[in-house]
Amino acid sequence: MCTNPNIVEVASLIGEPSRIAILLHLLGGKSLPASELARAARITPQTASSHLSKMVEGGLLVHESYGRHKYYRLASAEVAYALEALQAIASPKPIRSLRESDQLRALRYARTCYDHLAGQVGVALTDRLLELGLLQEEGKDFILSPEGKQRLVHFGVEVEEERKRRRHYARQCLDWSERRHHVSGALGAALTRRLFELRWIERLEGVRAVRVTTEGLQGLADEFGVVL
Amino acid sequence: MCTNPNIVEVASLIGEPSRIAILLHLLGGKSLPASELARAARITPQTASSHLSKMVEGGLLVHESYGRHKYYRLASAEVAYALEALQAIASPKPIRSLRESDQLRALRYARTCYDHLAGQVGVALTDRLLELGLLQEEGKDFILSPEGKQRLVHFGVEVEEERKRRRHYARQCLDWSERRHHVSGALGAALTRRLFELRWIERLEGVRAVRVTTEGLQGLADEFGVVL
DNA sequence: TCCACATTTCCATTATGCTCGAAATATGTT
DNA sequence: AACATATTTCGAGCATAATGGAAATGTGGA
Repeated sequence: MCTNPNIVEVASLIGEPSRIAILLHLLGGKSLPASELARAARITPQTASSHLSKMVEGGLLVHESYGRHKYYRLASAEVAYALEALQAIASPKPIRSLRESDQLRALRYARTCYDHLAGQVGVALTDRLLELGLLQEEGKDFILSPEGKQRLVHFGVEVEEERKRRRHYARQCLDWSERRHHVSGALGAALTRRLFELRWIERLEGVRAVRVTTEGLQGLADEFGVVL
Repeated sequence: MCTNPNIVEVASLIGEPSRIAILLHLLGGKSLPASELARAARITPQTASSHLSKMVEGGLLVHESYGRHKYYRLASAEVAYALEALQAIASPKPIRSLRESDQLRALRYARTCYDHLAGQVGVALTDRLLELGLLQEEGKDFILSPEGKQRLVHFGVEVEEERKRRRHYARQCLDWSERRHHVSGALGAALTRRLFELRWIERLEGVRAVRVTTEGLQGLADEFGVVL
């Protein structure tokens, strides 16, 4: 076959345990230094360095240097979508250990996907925004209604800040665990940043899973009527 | 990392040249016997057999036996989506040879994606159906309007036939070459079958690309106002 | 029953590439 | 200038798995 030799490169880059570990770690959305990625994948810095340069070469990652540190992040939202699409195939399979089961349950409940909120909580919040008419579906995107804009500005989300950028403003992102959409793009990211700011959600140590705090539970119910 | 060991298996299955060749061949949507897949990937039947059983084991393919032949096809639309998502990362890269360039151009113009029409032609047709109000976007799906139903029934598409099935009826499928949506799901498949029936489109030998016949060019323009 | 063909199993060869120790390079700190 | 830390380069060892020859199995036809 000779359609697109590149897809082989991309897929074989993803199809390696250490590199998957790195990619899934970066799917949390943050830029992370090589050393931390090495630790996450449980490999030595030498090995990680080799993997990282291959993934940059292959278009999966980009990096920025700050002094002696080098921060890596996913090259684009497309990479995140591809990873999620692979998870969508991979997830229906049976679960092995109880330990994994707990981790998976936590991921399904709430996690960051690239830079926005996903999982049951992400989908539930998106659903409420739609029900309240603050958001409307339009093709593969969402649009923010005038009331939605007002309401989110009042809530402290930098609604306009990101609109200038090239990036999709409010994209529909398919949730692999819920198999429904949640808000992605610049708006999804800004909203999620605000939830972290308010400490309604907190990152769990070392994993992509996210915890909803008691204030968050209360706040989401009061502010948006989200029931979890 | 230990989130989902399965994604490693799935991705490493995809990340192998011969297997990609087989998967891309099956992305055309047909069920094909092992021998033809071996030929497509330019490997011996022994090797193909090994790859095929691994991919069945890994949940990428399913097979049915008819006599001494064994027909393989993609296990689900999710597999097709994942492959398209990988292409979306892989495609922006430069093209090497003129030969490839021609093949790529043909693919971009019109191809089958799993079992429905994709590429410029697929997107253009979908656009016209939307403009004519026969189809409407709704979230990640399309809905067929009453006029749309009437019009497509008249055109010979088995609109209701497939509706009973579990499958998505009219899904929006992201086109990696056009980066826009086209009609997928049962309706997309039924519509595409009708286009083959009318010989408005024809499969090209051995590739996923599809040719629009002269009758097809005329027909699409007359019936739907599609300009290509 | 015999033959043709599709597919699979077994096996040895071979190539690819992951891995990490050692050492080099680069940057920041004291 | 000396040292600590982050990252990369080089090289050798090692494991995995893709590959196809040989032969077995399964199915259909004469």
